Amino acid sequence: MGEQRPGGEGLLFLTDEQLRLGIEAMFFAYRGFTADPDRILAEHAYGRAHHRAVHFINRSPGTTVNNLLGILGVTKQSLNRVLRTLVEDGLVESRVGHRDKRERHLFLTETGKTLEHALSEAQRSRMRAAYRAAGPEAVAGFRQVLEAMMDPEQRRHFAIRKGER
Amino acid sequence: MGEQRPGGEGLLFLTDEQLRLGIEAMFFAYRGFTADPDRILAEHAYGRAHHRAVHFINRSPGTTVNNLLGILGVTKQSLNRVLRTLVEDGLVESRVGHRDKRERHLFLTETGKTLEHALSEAQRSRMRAAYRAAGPEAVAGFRQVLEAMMDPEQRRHFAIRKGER
DNA sequence: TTGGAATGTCAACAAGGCTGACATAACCTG
DNA sequence: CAGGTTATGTCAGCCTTGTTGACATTCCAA
Repeated sequence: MGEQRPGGEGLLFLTDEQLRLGIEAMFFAYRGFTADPDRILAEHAYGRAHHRAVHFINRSPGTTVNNLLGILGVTKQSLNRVLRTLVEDGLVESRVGHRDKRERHLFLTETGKTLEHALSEAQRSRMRAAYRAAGPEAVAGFRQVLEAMMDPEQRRHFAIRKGER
Repeated sequence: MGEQRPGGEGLLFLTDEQLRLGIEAMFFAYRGFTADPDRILAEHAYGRAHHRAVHFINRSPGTTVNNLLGILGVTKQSLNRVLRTLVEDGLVESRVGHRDKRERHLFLTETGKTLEHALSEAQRSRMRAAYRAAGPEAVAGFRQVLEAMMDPEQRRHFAIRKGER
């Protein structure tokens, strides 16, 4: 299983073997990526779905349910189940819209911000270590490949996040 | 929100904002990463768990159940449920060990290899496009950061995979 | 020969996806 | 203003995939 593209002009990185290693790296890395928050969530009887909701509400305070649905890519029933428990537990506040009263605008309460910070710090800490170990140029490449791997719609969401701050 | 580390000597890539963008990029990219196989799996009434089993059996033919458990990081009950359906459906063959007859060695059948190839090709195709778009240096950085993000044990598994072929 | 390892299996449970159906309120348009 | 559309919530039921706990079998190795 040597080069698969004979006469390859520096396309070694596109061999099946390199692609498979990339796939496996994504698999193993994603496990590490979620491991620390998972431990914290378990203490609160929450799951990754709660983490995602809390994360994106923190990033876009006042976002609507519909907007969140688009970002998370789940059904409203799934999201609603999670939001309901977060509101009940006093981590998220849901305010009726000012202009359009059908909409609900979502905010983290102080308690919600505390949990968000704990989760985020755990995840950022690992990311920081990985970034530091790999260096700025590797980080740039990392981000480029990830962005190229997204579906167009996901990339749109991501581009907005990059731009709006 | 400018630099968070005043007097920063080129550590801009370690700002909280950059870390958060990395976190979100992982989230969105992983969705893309699994989207294509998920579509194929749905046609066969299988899930991601089946994909993972088929993938790693293909990569290490003859691997034991216990070895697979270590790589996948799930309980034997979870894995067993998946393996059972794969064996019943004739995608995986489970051979009693030659030396140690307690062990089962797992192999893909021809049918299993066909499915594996379809899944793998879908995923590799996306990865290939991303790699091509980002270029070889970005790919190197991508892999460095992912590897640094793994837990030590996952990194060990990954290192073995890199080395053994 | 016996302890422990490797495996399989049963049962029960939970999270978190999904679909489908339906209710309500609010908005918008003709 | 009437009727259609939109945003949200909610109920019910289903599936996958993870978990624990208990127990049986097989068989290697000390």
